[in-house]
Amino acid sequence: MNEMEIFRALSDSTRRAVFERLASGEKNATELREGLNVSQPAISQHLAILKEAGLIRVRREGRNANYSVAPDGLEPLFAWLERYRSFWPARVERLQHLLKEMDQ
Amino acid sequence: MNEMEIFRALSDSTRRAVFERLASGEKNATELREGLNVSQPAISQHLAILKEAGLIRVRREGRNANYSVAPDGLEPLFAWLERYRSFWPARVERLQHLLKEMDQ
DNA sequence: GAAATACATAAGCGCATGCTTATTCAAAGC
DNA sequence: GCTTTGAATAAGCATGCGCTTATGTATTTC
Repeated sequence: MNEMEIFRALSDSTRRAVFERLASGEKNATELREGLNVSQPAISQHLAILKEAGLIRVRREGRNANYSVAPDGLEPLFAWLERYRSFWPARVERLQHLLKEMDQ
Repeated sequence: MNEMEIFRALSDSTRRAVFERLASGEKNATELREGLNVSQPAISQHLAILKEAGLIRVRREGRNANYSVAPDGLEPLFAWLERYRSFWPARVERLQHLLKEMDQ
């Protein structure tokens, strides 16, 4: 189940840090490693998990692996959250209400 | 960090099932256990983790422990998600745009 | 084509995690 | 008061996870 993979993928702080870095644009594995105090294989493994969860994607270019945030990769997370809309924070609930009005 | 706790708490399918059950209203530990194929201590441990993550709360009544979804317990999740607004699914992005217009 | 570079995979290790059974504790029922 | 019930805690165990070093595999560079 993809839903579970997303939660697990994001439950690790190093992976969230990697994901955060990708938010500013495409980066290769070496660039993503900079600053993070982990080995090269560790980054490679984290990237594999994020990719498996559908959160990022790779574009291979020669010997480089360029990673980027997968479009709509967070979609399953929102799909899950929608099931608990009645427990959303007030400001989000206000948004939801607005949308319904707009759709009518 | 609470953010991490939420992701970890929700990364387990049994805990998500418990949370899902609570969405329909307050339930005690025994009721939450029904159907789920785990021991009583297991449920108790899962509930402790969900509570620690701020997702649920307890109301003790005699020897019963009545659990319910914590109001705004998902707030940290939304706070995290907001940092990646540019990667939100299109339908959510539309909502965000609406809110900004309203606030002005 | 040999060396260097970028990355992935393999193997192994320590620790966290989720589970169980056993026990404890408090409230209810008789 | 003793038993039963609801729930938490303790202890122990198997498995999962994140990390490391070592090795493999392309691609680039000279």
